[in-house]
Amino acid sequence: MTARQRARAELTAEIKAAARDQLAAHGAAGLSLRAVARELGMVSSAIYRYFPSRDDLLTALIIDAYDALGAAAEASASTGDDHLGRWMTLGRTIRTWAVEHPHEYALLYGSPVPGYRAPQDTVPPATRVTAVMAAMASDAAAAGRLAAPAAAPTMTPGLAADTRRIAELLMHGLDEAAVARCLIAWTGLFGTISFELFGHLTNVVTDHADLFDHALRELAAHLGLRPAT
Amino acid sequence: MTARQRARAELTAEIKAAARDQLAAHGAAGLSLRAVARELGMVSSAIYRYFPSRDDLLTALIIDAYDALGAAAEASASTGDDHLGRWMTLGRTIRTWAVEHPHEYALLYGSPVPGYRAPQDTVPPATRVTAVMAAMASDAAAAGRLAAPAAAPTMTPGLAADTRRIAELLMHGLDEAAVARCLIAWTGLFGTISFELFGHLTNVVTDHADLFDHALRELAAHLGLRPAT
DNA sequence: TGTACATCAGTGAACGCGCGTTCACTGATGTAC
DNA sequence: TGTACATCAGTGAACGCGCGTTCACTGATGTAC
Repeated sequence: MTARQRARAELTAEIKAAARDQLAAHGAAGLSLRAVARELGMVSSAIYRYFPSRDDLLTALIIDAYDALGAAAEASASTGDDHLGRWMTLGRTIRTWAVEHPHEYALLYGSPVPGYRAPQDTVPPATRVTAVMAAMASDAAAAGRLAAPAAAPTMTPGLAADTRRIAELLMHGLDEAAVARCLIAWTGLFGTISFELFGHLTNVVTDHADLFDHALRELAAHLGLRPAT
Repeated sequence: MTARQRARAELTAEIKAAARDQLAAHGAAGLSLRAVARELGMVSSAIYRYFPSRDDLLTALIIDAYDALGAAAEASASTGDDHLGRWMTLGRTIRTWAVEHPHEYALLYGSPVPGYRAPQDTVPPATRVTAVMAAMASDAAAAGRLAAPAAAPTMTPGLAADTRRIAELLMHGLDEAAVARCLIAWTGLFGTISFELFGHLTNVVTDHADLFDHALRELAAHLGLRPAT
């Protein structure tokens, strides 16, 4: 690796770091190449040696954020038989990352950036955190622990087909109803975090971590996860 | 009402309508007074006769959107004993409004607009849709129909206090656990809509209305709502 | 009913600012012989 | 090891555009007598 390559890698990282600061200050729509360049003491046109356009920089930030969240989830994940514990850990890890990186969380799970269309490159990184959930669910199903609740609503044929496809893709061993329960638990998990970070729980609940933990537990019960024996 | 007052009311409405178009095209951060004025064939400074600043226009849009959603929820609400039906109707009404007004939904429930701080005037309109849910829950509790699921997780004292306060404010007759279940159902409902509108279910589920209905039903079961006798 | 005055809507120019992107260029770093 | 050439990072000026907000103004609408 030549000095030039090293310098290039370092500056690319610095540009992204400065862009993340921008994101926090002015949101995704206000991300400005000139401001990034200014923060680094460069001339604005120099950024174009590293990113061909503003949107490409934004894409890089999105990919990095998904990768950071995915890496955090993977790092905290275990493979044991304590599926409830794995669910709780995953949920808490996601929330902690979100609370620590609210603007990146908003970039991923908030309103889409108007005029920006995410390229396909963002899909694999986006899948990482979901895969951790899916692995837990598959293991739980294999251990016979994703018990159906008393009265599961019937499914439309379309939804049944969708859930079957999802099961084949990344949740092996789950039946349609169990996949649907996973989807609901998943949207419930992110819904709670979004409500917290986007200000809809202000003046409603004081200790957000407590509510989140409570919600996680109830969502786990809904999933059919019971404490390990 | 003088002709001047009528003209003023009409133009105020036209400005807000044009601003809503702007919102759809460029997002909240890209809302531009000059573009609004251009669309109406006015000079940009004329807008200042109607709104003292860009942020005030944004506030008006937020209030209008909360009011529109609240009015839709109230209009579809009933008062009968079919609490499950009321929950389903409320959920579907919210989702329908969101799907028909995705940019206004994003304004309310998506990422906060950077640099914009919502004034207190937005709180009462924001409460309207929640009040519909709360009324249903209160009625269901009074009818003894918000049954606790088998094993409710224990609550921290802080969360218990929060839920007690919420019960006093707008969910009379609910115990702490029931309020918590309402919160979870509520975040689950909005979480599902946000996941759909913000693109996290693309290539995952094809018929979003089906999934939403299914989720609504399972959330109702989690709430303890059973079909009416 | 008519007149004098006050109110207010909308104009047009200006201030001072920011943006993304292009382009010809200088000078340093790397490569091939 | 030294030289000639190619690659590439960063510069600085420019293009063409947009923005929010202020201000002195014209002319129409409303009000009081």
